[in-house]
Amino acid sequence: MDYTQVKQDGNNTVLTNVKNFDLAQTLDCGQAFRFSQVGEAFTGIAHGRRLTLCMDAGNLLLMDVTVDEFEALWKHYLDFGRNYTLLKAGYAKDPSLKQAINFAPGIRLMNQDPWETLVSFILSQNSNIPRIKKMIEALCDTFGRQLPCGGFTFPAPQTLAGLTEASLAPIRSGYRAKYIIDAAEQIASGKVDIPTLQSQPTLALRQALLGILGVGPKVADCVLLYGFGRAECYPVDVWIRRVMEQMYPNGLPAWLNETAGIAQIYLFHYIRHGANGI
DNA sequence: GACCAGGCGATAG
DNA sequence: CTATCGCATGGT
Repeated sequence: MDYTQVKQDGNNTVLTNVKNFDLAQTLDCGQAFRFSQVGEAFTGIAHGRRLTLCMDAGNLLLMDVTVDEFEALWKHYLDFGRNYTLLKAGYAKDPSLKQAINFAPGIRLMNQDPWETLVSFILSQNSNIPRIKKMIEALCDTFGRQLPCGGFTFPAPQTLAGLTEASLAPIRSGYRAKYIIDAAEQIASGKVDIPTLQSQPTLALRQALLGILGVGPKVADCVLLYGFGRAECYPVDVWIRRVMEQMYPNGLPAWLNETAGIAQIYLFHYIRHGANGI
């Protein structure tokens, strides 16, 4: 485990002696798009509510979260069921990966809502992270439910199904608008049923995702990795293409297989912010 | 102002 | 099957 104990402290839940976790590295490395830094804390909206996180002397504070809610939801969301000390020890056998981990040792995989992940990565195509965040924010502000604490939830598929491309104009998503509508209709109609897919093998799940307009191999792999917890999926975008050219001309080490996707997060972050002309 | 962005669908070879 | 091209729009 990457923490010693969980306890309630007033309205908050506290994880003590947290290892292998950095708020900025995990929440702002391009796997999630709805968190932002406010002072020392990070805050964002996920699973229909606001989540505010803060590190304090090695302890992680989850504001206004009960221990039960942590155990039921946020523990998995932040992948605290996985031992990253063990995982990273295995990765360190590879020199490039070792460097990437040393550059950002506090990255964890986030297990996010599949629908939100699907829409987010459909929007991500041929764009950049600042713009992706803006499109998603506009989508939520326009079609989400307003929360008392401020901000808007991610809109449900039923809300977006049946919209016209014109009505999505405030999102400024360009040609991606029709992709979002198709995704919403397929999910809302049950043609693509997320609960059913959760228990499907990765290959079958991937095929189902590829049947949605605007979902190709890269977006599908991101949804599988960040939305369905399929850690073996290794999304290859323009940045990871550079990783492959510069660090793995002969391909990824085969032994990565089951968790290649988590390795991908470290490598993605490293090639974008850390590697200076390797 | 050019070039590029967490790619994909359509079309042609 | 692989190779190009257009795409809406904004960040750098």
